[in-house]
Amino acid sequence: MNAPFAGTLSDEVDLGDLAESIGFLMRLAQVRLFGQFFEAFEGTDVRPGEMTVLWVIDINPQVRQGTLAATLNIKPAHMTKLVQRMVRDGLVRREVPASDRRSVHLELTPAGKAHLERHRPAFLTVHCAERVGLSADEYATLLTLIRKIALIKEPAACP
Amino acid sequence: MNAPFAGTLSDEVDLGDLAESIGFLMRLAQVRLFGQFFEAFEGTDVRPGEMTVLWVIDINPQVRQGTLAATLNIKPAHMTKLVQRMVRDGLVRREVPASDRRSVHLELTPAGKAHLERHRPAFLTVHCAERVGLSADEYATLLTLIRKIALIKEPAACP
DNA sequence: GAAAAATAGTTTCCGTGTAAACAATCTCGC
DNA sequence: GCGAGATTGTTTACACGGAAACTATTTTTC
Repeated sequence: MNAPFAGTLSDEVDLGDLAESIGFLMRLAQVRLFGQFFEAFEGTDVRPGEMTVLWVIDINPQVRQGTLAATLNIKPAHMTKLVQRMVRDGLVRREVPASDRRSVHLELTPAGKAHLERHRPAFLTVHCAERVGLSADEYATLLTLIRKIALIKEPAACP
Repeated sequence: MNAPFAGTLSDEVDLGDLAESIGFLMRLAQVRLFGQFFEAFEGTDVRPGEMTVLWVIDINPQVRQGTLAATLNIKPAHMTKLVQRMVRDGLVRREVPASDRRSVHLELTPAGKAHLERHRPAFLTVHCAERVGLSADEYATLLTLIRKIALIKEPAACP
């Protein structure tokens, strides 16, 4: 399957201050976590974005589509496609409330709930501490710090 | 410019254990850092991937294109396009060595060096501690932890 | 030394995500 | 009421990045 592969590149490359750049390291780390995700869910049709959407709809039934998009930092245009596919696959039900016929409320179908439950354990353990190469303490610290960057509102400027 | 905007979504959404998921938080954090980057370089044609490539070629003249791709975790197909554009823009020079006419070595043109120098200060300060909302200590810790995830080789499995 | 295998890059095609323009609905001032 | 403007979601047209197939070269094997 993965016969020759490019592991034979023994050329050394100096990254300089790039190895101090949060932006660069964050991209690399994310590429790696994505790789682990797809490796863990190989063979299934589970995608990271879809799982998070199902997850949040499950906890917040009747959530509005736009609210969901804003919360997960998914653009509305993309959310439309995500939801269309999940509706087509029978995982999600759309409902237009009479109170505001512009909006769309979302909820899981029984199949959607089943899908979520089936993959929940794997979803929670894909990125455990061992797998990313950190100790339990380091993992907890990292979680706290990244959460600050990910969830806090408005930052300052630098001179 | 940013007239109405969607800041009026006062609906609360519960993320549940998603707020404990490194994969999810990492994606959110990266989206935010990207946003800061494009905000800082608004009006210019500077792109994150391009800057890192120029940066590394500058430190490692004559680096092979494939080695560069492997180091930066950019797929060869994409690296081809990146390099083609940078060559078209006069920032990079390609050179096929006689010793191995399959490979391509890269180096910066004077214009490429100038471009890099012009944007280097901004590139280094886009993601400073203040701007991501962390203290200097937190920032240093985060850097160390992310570097482990980003640069270490092979991880273990989880039960 | 010619055939077979490996390696380096490129091209083609596709999936994901975005911005911009659009359609539908609601709200508010009069 | 009713018309201007705001809000919600969709459509369209495009940029970014990747997988697979392809070309050109080098290395290996006999």
